[in-house]
Amino acid sequence: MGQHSCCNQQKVKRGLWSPEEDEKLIKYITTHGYGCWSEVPEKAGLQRCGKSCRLRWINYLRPDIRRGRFSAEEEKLIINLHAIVGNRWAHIASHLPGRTDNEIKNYWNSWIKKKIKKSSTQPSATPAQDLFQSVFNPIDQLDAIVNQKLDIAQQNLTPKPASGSIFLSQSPFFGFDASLGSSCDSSNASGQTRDDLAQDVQALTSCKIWGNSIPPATNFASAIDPNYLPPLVDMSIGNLVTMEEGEMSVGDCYEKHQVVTDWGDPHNYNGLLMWDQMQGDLGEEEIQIQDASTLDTTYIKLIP
DNA sequence: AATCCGTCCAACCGCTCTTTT
DNA sequence: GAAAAGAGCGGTTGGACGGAT
Repeated sequence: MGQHSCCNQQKVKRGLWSPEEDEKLIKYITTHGYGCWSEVPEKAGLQRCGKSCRLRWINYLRPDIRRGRFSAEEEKLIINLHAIVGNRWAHIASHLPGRTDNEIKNYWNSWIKKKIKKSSTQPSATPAQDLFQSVFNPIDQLDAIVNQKLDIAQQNLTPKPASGSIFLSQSPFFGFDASLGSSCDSSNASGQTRDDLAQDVQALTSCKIWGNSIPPATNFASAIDPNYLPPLVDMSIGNLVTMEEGEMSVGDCYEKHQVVTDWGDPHNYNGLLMWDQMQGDLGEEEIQIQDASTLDTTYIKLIP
C-alpha cells in the first residue's frame, strides 16, 4: 500500500544523489523521456526506485527549473494563492513557472516559522492572529469568487466549480470587520499598510493567473480587531446569493456602494464584508441574505 | 578553534487518486 | 466492478551549512 513495487527492491539506494547518478538520469530522460517511472531506474542504470527518480527529476534536474530566492512578486503570489487554495502546493507551483511544489512548501514552512516568531514579540496579537492577518487577503478571495463567476458564465457551465480548478468549492472566504480596523494601527502585524495591500491587488489583477484584467477593489479594509479572530466562512460559490438592485434597504449606502448586482463588475463589491453568523451588532448598514437552497444566512455589512 | 543552535532544503514516507488489467 | 499498479501530493525528517557563543 503506497509503497511502489520498485521500492521493495533490495538494492535501492537512498539519500542524496551523487553527480554521477544525476548525470545518468539526465542522460536517460533527455534521450528516452521518462514514460513509466518504475522502469527508469533499471533502464538508466540506477540503484534507485522510480519514485525517487521522478522526485529528483521534477524537483532538481529538469531543465526549466528555476532556482534561487523567491522574488517579491512570487512571494506575494504564493501568499495570496495559499489564502485561496491552502496547502495545495502543487497547485500553487503550477502558477509559478520553474518553481516546484517542494520548493514552495519549504519556503512557506520557513516563512511561517519566521512569522510566528516575529509575532510572538508583539503582545497585541497572538501568533495565530498575526499569521491570519498577514496571510489572508479578503480582497483577493473575493476576486477569486468573482472570477469564478465570470469563468462559469463564460464557459456556460452550471455554477459548480470544476474539481482541480483554482477556485475550489471548498475555498474558504471570510471577511473582517473593517470598522474595527480604524482603532488599529494603519499597518497590520506584518508591517503591510493598506496602500501596500492595494498595490498587491493591483499587481495580482494584472497577473496571468487571474485571467481577466479586472480593476482592483481598493477600499476593502483589511485590518481587524487584534483581540478577535473571526470564524472562517465557507463562502463556496453555491452559497453566494446574487442580489438584484432594489433588494437592499440601506439608504445612502446604496448610492456609495453598489450592491452585488453584476458579478462582471468587481467595483460592485467594494466595501462589502461578509460573515456566516452574526457577531454582535453590525450597525445600520447590515443586511442579511439567505441561500434559498441551504437556508444558510450570510450577513453583509457595507463600509461607508 | 570548538561547540551549539537555528535554518534551509533535498529526499523519504505514507496516503490518495487515477489508470490499467 | 474489483484489484493491482502507477503517479502524484503533502507532511515530515534529517543532514548540511552558517552564524553565534
